[in-house]
Amino acid sequence: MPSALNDALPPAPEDTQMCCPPSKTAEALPESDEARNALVARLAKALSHPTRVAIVRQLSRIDTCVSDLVGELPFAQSTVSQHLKILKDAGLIRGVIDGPKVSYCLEPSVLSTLRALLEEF
Amino acid sequence: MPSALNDALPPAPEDTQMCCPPSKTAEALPESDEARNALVARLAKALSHPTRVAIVRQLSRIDTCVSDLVGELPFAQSTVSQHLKILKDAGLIRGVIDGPKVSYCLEPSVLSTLRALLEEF
DNA sequence: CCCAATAATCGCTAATCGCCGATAAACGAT
DNA sequence: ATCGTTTATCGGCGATTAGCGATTATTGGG
Repeated sequence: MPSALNDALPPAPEDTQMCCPPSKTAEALPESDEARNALVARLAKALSHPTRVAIVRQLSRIDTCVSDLVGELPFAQSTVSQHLKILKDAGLIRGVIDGPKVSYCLEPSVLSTLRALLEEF
Repeated sequence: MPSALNDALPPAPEDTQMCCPPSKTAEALPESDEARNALVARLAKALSHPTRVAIVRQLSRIDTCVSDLVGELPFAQSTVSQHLKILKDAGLIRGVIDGPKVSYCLEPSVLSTLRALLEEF
């Protein structure tokens, strides 16, 4: 299957505009173990499908709109949109309207939160 | 009849409570992005349920047998055993026969693998 | 205004998940 | 050998997930 998504080259900067204001650096972790467990589970669930991991990887290289993702993934537009919604609901990514398109980008602080939580094990 | 625990049974564990021989340090990461995505998804899926995260957290503190986990979790023994099987199949934990019980412990190298993969984003 | 393009949502089906009780298998001790 | 204890697996159930096509906003341009 032609998942050219994974073969994409690094940034290739262009004149692309940043979709995301830098946002606050790190969010406070929950206090209780139960809340931390629930947060780990929520984020891990969002990353529990290879297509969503591929999307996150792509967005870690460059902000991308839905139609471009559809062109690089072997799934229908509605399916890709659903995966994006799951990632967005989990807080891992953010979408910014850019003309008729929607540009998606990572939410790096949330990924950092997940990494910090995994450091506890 | 195939006791799946037999393949995790080293020669003579003796009377120590350490369930795990050191095991190899770090496994080689897959080459392709697709394989790495699949690995992230597989490990994240294992961690996508709060009960399984709670089990991992507990095992990060001390090796624990199933009956003790059942005593600390609000689920039936069969359910806890299922969660343990999922974690074991993902490679995150290991079970070692310890008398009539089975002592479970973390597989730290696999957790390190997951952390390393998340560093790519 | 209408049109083309883009993206989100709806409705459906097949597959998987999470839970349980019941049962089977493995082990130590009597 | 026969217990009692511990753990794994089986079967079934409701709920959830992942995929799709079709439909519905929404945007920008002619």
